Amino acid sequence: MTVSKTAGVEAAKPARPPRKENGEGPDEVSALQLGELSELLGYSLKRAQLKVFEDFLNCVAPLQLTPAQFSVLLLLDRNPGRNQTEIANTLGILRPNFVSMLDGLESRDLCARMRSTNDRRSHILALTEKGRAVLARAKKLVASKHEARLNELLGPEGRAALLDMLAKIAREF
Amino acid sequence: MTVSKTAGVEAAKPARPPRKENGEGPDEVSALQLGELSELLGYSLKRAQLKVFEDFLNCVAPLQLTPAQFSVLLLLDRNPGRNQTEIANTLGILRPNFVSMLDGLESRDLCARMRSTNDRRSHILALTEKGRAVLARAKKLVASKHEARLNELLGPEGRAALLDMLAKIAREF
DNA sequence: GATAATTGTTATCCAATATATCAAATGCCG
DNA sequence: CGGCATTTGATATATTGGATAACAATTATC
Repeated sequence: MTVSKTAGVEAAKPARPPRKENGEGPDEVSALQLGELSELLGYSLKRAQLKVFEDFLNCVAPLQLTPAQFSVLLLLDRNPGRNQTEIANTLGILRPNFVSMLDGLESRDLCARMRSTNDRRSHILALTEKGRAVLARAKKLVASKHEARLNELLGPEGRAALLDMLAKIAREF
Repeated sequence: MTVSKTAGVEAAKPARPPRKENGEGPDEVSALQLGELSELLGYSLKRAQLKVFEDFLNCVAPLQLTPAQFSVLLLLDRNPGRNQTEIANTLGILRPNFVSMLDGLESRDLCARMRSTNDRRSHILALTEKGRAVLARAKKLVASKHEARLNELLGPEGRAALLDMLAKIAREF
């Protein structure tokens, strides 16, 4: 995203510049007042989440992995021998939606479904060689580019405190 | 959500209880290992955001307001005389999507569009009487039920620290 | 006055999320 | 054993949020 827009073919008419260089400064007319909005935790939470996901996508772009896909690969690596329902439930993904997600990963040869010998209903999920390799590269990108940047912004202790509180909310709220 | 499921009409067959009371304990087979996932800020961020939005919806359910709608009302109250583009931009909503959102609020008589006298292209947005009343009630519900619960979970200082870091991420990341 | 830009709008499109339903397989209990 | 409920993966489908393209009306700019 934020890539092409209308700048496709007939990009030959910057006759008059758009009057707004839109460099960095306040682009709005006079900067609206957020008011109580800045005290709404959910608002900042959502805004921050969008930013973090966007940065994640950028950092791991060469591997073409979304946050959700990355989380699946991580879980498969750490939990061998599990079936689709178990992995999906752990990630809060509904089973029907997890099917097409796995189709995508499997078609890229990042993971594989194998029929269980015990329970022939279920599919045991496993990373492929390529899946392990991609995951390893992704981990490095995330650590060196993504999480490093967050560390820089918040400081190690700030980042840890943030993570604790978020996990607590996700767990106990 | 999480309301009815299949328990609609023919809810007369608890012949054998589902074998899992599903009270509170670890429902999963043996609790998967999250591994590096618990260190991924984006993961906890998303999970926490979902929980917070869900609670917001519950708390403000009697008024039938989503977080996004609430944020619009807040912004309109604090920034009179603005047009659709300005409000939408401030909230990170794309103008085309903001149209139907406003249609919803306007059809419920919570806000109104008025053609500007200066610029007859733009619609000046304003809360109606009912809009102000609903916003006032919503604020009370959010403060007493929603944010109060977060305060209880994190403590006032924790909540403030969390808000600061989230705002910083949303602003500078 | 001609051309570009802006505003609100419509029409789409895509992704994420949610429910209902199904066939195959398994568990349970008399 | 035999029947019934449950589970698993899958399909179809609906809803929602978010994104782009295009348009008419209006305004800005040269």
